[in-house]
Amino acid sequence: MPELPEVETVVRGLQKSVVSQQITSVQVFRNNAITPLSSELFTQRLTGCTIETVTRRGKYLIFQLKPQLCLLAHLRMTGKFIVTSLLPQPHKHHRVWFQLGHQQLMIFDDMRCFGTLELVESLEQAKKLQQLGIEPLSAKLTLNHLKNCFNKSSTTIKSLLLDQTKVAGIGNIYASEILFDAKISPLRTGNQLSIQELKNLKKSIQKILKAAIDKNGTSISDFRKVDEKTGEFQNFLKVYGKNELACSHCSTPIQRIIQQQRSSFFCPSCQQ
DNA sequence: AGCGGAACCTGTCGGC
DNA sequence: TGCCGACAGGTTCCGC
Repeated sequence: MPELPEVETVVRGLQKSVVSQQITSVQVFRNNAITPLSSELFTQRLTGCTIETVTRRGKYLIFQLKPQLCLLAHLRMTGKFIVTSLLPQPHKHHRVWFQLGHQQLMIFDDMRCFGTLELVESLEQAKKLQQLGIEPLSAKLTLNHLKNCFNKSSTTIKSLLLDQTKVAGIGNIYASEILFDAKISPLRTGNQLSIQELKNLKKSIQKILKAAIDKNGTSISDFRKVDEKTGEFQNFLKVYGKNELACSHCSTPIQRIIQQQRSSFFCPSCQQ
């Protein structure tokens, strides 16, 4: 599911509801995606810790705990964090319950079980985070960076945008939306792009991601904020999922093609 | 270096 | 109604 704007939305929700709370107990319902794999060890290490900060890097959520410990979460396709003050019955998609204080429960819910929860001693130790490319909404997204990452490659620009080691956080929906906004065909290769096109791409990456964060992300099927409300950006999508519908700019039917076994949507007339 | 394909799981939807 | 295939926002591993 979630790409950078959705993860950012979740992080903001968690910052309001779980920071400075103490984890009083942990219950693991299904442990195939947790590290350490042993539920007992996972539970034991977290119990008693206080959540100091919740932040994001790429599509990872980072819980910094005290005493010194980090919980890295990746939602993959269907992962969710839900915070509630009610005491629900365990649902079959609930993977882990984190009891916070005496009043609140933070639920990690994941229908498809692709999501991961990993305990690491410190962020420096988290290899996955070290491998990530730059944050697209930071000052590090420069024309030079895009030139270095994209302009020497014969891979398609669609694939390059999905490559988390270059720019971190863009997924399949926003890759299509960004390329439409920049008027670049997903079939072009990195080394075919002109400097002007790279400039447009940089602008579109930031514009689309910021707009999606403003709308609390996209809820195509099951993305939900921490309070279980949907995001609204799906109402602003221009090409994703619009196969055969008229392009909002020129009325040409939007095309769907498969690249890297994943759908790309684009306007064959506007995007060259 | 970089590609395609499969795998990890479960659910939904559309066609017949 | 029921079965079957296609598809789903992500990542990783394997073989070429």
